[in-house]
Amino acid sequence: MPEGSAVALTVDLAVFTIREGVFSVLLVERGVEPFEGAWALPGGFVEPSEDAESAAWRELLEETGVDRFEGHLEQLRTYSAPDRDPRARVVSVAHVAFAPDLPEPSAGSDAAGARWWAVDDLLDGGPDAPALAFDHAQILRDARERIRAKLEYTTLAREFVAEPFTLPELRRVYTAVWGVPPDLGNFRRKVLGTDGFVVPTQDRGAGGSAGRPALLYRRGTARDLQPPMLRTSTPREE
Amino acid sequence: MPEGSAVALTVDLAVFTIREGVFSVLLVERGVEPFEGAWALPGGFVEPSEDAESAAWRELLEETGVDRFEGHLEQLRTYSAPDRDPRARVVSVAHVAFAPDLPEPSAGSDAAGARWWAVDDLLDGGPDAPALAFDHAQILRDARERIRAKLEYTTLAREFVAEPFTLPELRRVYTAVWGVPPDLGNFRRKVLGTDGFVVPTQDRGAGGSAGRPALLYRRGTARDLQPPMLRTSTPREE
DNA sequence: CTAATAGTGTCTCTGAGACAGTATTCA
DNA sequence: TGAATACTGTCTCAGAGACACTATTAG
Repeated sequence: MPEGSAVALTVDLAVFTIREGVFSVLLVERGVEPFEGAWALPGGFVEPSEDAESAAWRELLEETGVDRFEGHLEQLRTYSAPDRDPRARVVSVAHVAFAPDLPEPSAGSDAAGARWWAVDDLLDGGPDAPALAFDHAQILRDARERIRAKLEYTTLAREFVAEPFTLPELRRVYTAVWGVPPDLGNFRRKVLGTDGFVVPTQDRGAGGSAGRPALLYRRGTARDLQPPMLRTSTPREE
Repeated sequence: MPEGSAVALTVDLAVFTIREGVFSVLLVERGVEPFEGAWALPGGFVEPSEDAESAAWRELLEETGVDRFEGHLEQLRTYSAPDRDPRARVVSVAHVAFAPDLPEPSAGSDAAGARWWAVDDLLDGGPDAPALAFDHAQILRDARERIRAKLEYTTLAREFVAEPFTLPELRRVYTAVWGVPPDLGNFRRKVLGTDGFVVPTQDRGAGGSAGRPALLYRRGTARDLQPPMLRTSTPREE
């Protein structure tokens, strides 16, 4: 085996959730060099006994501090530019995770801090948006595009809400991720007309605020949306 | 840097083409252990100075023996099961490549032979179909699914034909990959009605065989198909 | 009552599905 | 001429887009 092909293998995670209607991603403040003090995606080295996805799950639980993770995790793509880490050859298998509203995280061993950030502020240059370490801005951009696209042709939006949920809650997921709300009537027609997208319960949501309480639903088993629910105006990216 | 996270990094390639109407993939016969004598996807180690995609392009040119590659190459996904290579920890970044009909390949340095195989025979257990080395059957299956899906919502089929091409040639790409021909009239309406899918030339194809010569086209610049061209559910006689 | 939120109805128009027909070439 | 291949026309219907309307709650 050629000595020259040896690399250090890591996973990086773009963990998304919707917090108070805002599409958010978890970042950690690096406590070690390189990029000490900068914000980065959580991640870590892949152990000899695990594959990349197992490592991603392990890091996810460590970083978010929740033991029963209700969401979804999938591989995004691998980033392998020779100079992406200034110290040595480090190749990262990036993953994307989606979850219902998660609690504030606690810093891990290598992190000085951890918090949720508004994704669109980070990527589109909002105020106070820090530059990200390594190539993590590119990873985050790719991850956002993956999610925006998957909301179109899958039922993935369900993974962002805790059961039971209302249709307005589910619609707010699309609004937060796409930046524009899908038309109310068309959205309901699509969700309720797609067999297995949601399953009705007999209950109504608690009417905490003014207005009519919404009906509650659970996740169905359908995974694909055919034909897709297209975003109305979010620009597509490469 | 933890010693335990060091891995050998390779790329594997699923190189597809259409040969005489058959959706085909390039395999090499391994000339070294492990799996000596078995058939496998072409690939090799990533050099210290290159990223995975560069390594994939390099291997592609080495294996196919063409210096001007007219097709398309993209990352598929990364395979990292700890025991996927019996010798050591080897992680592979798999790629997919599409090309117009390529010549018969010549064996590389580590390969005893190289040839094209019918994809569906390999994956669906055709006669004389060999078992593939490593996890390459799974990689090939994922690659085929990627291509089938991308034909639906992109103009990728163009990468399988050399310029200039006819619409019947382009239609045969869909037929070969999907196993079912798209409806003739609907196919033409979609291709010609999608701005930038193909660009007409003033020429007609040489009428080598009986029948009316087809008009010739070149590739346009459009990359997405919106709405997608979906596989027909009901096969129709050719 | 009003404000606020949840939910329904319906008109229009694009475009896919199906399939029958016409055109142009070679032997 | 006939066989083979290329190309066109058109009817129907599902479903997205747009938007106006009704229903049910809290205060």
